[in-house]
Amino acid sequence: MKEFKTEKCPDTTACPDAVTVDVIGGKWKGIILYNLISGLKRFNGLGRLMPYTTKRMLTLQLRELEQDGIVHREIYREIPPKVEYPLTAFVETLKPIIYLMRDWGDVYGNEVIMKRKVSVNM
Amino acid sequence: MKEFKTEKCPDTTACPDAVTVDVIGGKWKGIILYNLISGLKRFNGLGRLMPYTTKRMLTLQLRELEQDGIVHREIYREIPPKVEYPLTAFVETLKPIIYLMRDWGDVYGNEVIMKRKVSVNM
DNA sequence: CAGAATCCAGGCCGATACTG
DNA sequence: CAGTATCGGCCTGGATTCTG
Repeated sequence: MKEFKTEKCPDTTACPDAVTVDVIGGKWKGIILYNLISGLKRFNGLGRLMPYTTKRMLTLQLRELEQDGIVHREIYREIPPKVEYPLTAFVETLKPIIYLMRDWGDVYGNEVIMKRKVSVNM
Repeated sequence: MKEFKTEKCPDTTACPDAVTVDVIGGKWKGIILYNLISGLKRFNGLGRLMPYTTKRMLTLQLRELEQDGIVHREIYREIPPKVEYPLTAFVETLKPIIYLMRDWGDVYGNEVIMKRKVSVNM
């Protein structure tokens, strides 16, 4: 059994799944990955697909994904500036998980949200 | 394409994977599920497996999992009290994801953590 | 266009103490 | 044993402004 210690998960047992959550579980990472998988985007194009996200958060989350080697930041030195965020080969290792999560959300997402609304009203 | 709006993800497009993150992506939920899958536990027994978690957080996270229908809270009216947290049938729908996440963490977790350490020192 | 910088409120979460 | 209650720090993340 491997052991991991991340900032958010210093427990020494049973952490591998927590590491994965840490990589794809950020506040906007799911949606970012979903949109980038559906096609190459640049910064503002991605932002337009996520109207509730601020540029600030988009930047922060993209930098984390970049740091983890999941997206690449391709800077074109032009005016006006142009920055694209192609996915790396590494993201292929995550796609099975992302797709399963998307499918699960499709099937059970509303059910979970309903359960939460019910217990709020009690 | 279904649309979801959760508290944490009010964007109306491409949210199903974010819903899933919301269900299993809490700070300690990965480890909790991992430990509960490996066998029925009671409250303090679970806590002993996660020495960095406080009872407070354990309670909060377990209650969320309970609300989402993933774990059941079985209270035995005894003295001293005894509370067990068996998994529900619903967790079976999540197991493929959890297992994939665990496997991914086993294989790539250290790699990601290394990448982060490197860029911290720059 | 693609950010960076700053400010600031809210809430997340740890520590501690208490309870049936 | 299995929690609850309370307090407080700090960090996340939103709003706004500024820049090359």
